[in-house]
Amino acid sequence: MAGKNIDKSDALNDPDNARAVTSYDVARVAGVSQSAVSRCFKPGASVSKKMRDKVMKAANSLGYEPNAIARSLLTRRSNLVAVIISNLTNLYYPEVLSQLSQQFSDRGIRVLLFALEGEGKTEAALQQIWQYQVDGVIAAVKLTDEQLAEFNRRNKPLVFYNRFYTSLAVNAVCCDQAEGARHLVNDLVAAGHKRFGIIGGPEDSVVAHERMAATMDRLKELGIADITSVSGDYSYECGGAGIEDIRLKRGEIPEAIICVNDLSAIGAIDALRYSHSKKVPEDVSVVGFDGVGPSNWSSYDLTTVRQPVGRMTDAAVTMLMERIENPSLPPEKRVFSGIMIEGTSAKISE
Amino acid sequence: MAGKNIDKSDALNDPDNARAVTSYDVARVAGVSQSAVSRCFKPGASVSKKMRDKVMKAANSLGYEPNAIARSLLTRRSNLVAVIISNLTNLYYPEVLSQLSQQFSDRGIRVLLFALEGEGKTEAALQQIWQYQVDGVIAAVKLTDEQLAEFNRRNKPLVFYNRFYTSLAVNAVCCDQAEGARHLVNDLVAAGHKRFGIIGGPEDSVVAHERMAATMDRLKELGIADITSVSGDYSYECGGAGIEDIRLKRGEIPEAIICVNDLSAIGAIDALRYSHSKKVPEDVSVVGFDGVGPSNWSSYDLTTVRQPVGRMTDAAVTMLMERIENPSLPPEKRVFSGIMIEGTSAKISE
DNA sequence: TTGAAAGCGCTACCAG
DNA sequence: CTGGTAGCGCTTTCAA
Repeated sequence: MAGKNIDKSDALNDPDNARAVTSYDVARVAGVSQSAVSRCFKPGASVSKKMRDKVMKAANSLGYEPNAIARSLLTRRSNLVAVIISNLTNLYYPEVLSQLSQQFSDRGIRVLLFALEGEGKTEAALQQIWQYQVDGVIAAVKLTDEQLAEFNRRNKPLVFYNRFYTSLAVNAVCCDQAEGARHLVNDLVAAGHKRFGIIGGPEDSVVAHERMAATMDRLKELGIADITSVSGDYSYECGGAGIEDIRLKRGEIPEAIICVNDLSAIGAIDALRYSHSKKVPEDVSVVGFDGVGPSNWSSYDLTTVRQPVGRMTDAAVTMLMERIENPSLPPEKRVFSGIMIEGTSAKISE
Repeated sequence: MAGKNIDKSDALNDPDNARAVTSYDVARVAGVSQSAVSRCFKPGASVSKKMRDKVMKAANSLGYEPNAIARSLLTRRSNLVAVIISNLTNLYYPEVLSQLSQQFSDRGIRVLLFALEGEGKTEAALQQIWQYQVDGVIAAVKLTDEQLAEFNRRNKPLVFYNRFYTSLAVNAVCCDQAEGARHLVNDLVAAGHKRFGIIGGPEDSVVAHERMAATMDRLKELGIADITSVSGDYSYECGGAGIEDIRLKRGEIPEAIICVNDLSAIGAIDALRYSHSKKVPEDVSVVGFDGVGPSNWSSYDLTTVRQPVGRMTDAAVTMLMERIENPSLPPEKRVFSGIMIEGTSAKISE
């Protein structure tokens, strides 16, 4: 048996099976040293033009691409970052992910995606992350103190996306949830609304809590006491369910509904129109939060607060890259204001 | 002030900072050889219980995780696959990506994401892919013959998602676009519709072409000649623009509009209702394609063909994994039928 | 069952 | 500017 490569059971008719071309192969063909080949692929190395031409010719003829895996073993830089995101079906996150991916790609960084079903699977994702030697992590999920400590122990740069830990020194990029919520409340109250319903978000979402709390606080500040709040989960369905819950709780539907995100606001509008025969905004004003694509579809034209996703992802990417270049940079939080979108789903004072 | 590191509490006495713990560190602490440590982390290796306990204890105390990068250098298996997707903001792809990610994750495989803006950036993505030694690739974008040849040369398993190359022997998982389109046309014609408008998709989308072609063919087979088709780009906006184009082309709006995807169908419905004062489906029937989330929102309740995304991604993942285990498996195509969703956006014969 | 030793493909540091 | 030489952290023979 030609002992050399029995590794792959079916390599039978494929002797040079899958063995990728290495810098040695290129060196041999080009008649130079292997280190010379390596240098030619390192930007800004000192190589003579003649050498470079020879090597590149050989490399192209062989279809050589440097093995990034092997490289990262020495350089301690994998040029890989992990992005942890909790639910991609959320309408909001695809845009975030798309932008992150693009911006990392522009900087020559690859994205290892961890799309978690629930925030429960975070621990497993983190274990993978440690094993894959990523240079840094963007987390759009909550982490436990222990998990956070692990990041510090391992000295692994981390930037939170829309997870704000008031009490902790971590890097984060957020949209100012409270400010946006206050703005929405101001407008609604200025329009003369007095009776409010609020549809909340998932128990484990910090963002949902912030929006909810700020909404409540501001309403109270403005002297509004008639508030019915129910829970939700960010989904379209929970919007309709929320309306029903509110109606059951108080026996009628209040004149203003605040939802902690656009998707549930859209669900609420549809339920009001199609299940409760209410007109929006004539009978009921509805506002959302996020500014996702469907929020400005003609059927909804939602009054909402848009998160400046592009600027936020840009900030997150920049911040992470800075931390990767220089791990001793002190933690920083960047908070962006939302952009008030005056749609027609809510009455406004004229 | 101890200027250096206020950030990392424990990096203080750690000048060579961030050097991860290796199997050698574990070996030293456990008082065993490095190879023993390696074996303990290899499932199904022959290690005595005593040894395993010792090693695991040391590993845990040090927070050791094997370096997957180093491992893959020897094993020639990175447990990394690349997923190339063209536009994530498409409503349809987030679901696909989410499922793929989950299913790969369940099999212990990590996903390297390439979210392309346009299909133009494919070449750059491929170069990265070669460098990162992924075990396989799922492509939801079109590849040139040359790029395809490159996959063969490199012996890199590839599965297309919804890109069907009739003439080529490649692995692919698709939804039967033509069948779905014919089904929709049948229903529309059975309901008595005679005048049709069609809003197409992006020039470079094979799927859009297939749907369009099948729609046209079937209409003609059924003796319908009154067809106005315009171009689109899968977006919400192009739905409205398409309606306007059709109106301009023929001077009126036909009684049935077929859109090559849900999003443009939704845009068309909104335009019909809010810009043209038409009732859907009373005045105009509209159908879409995909079965994305918003298609069953009460405002639209679209008649459409849903792609069985879960089954398709499952098939794609399985197919890719099989090819990775055994690269000599012959190419295979799996074509799934779409599921007809009878919404209320189109009149149907009773 | 265990340990020693030989690399995987590359970069980085030397001499020349 | 170029070529040799040492590893990065791991898996995998091969002997013991």
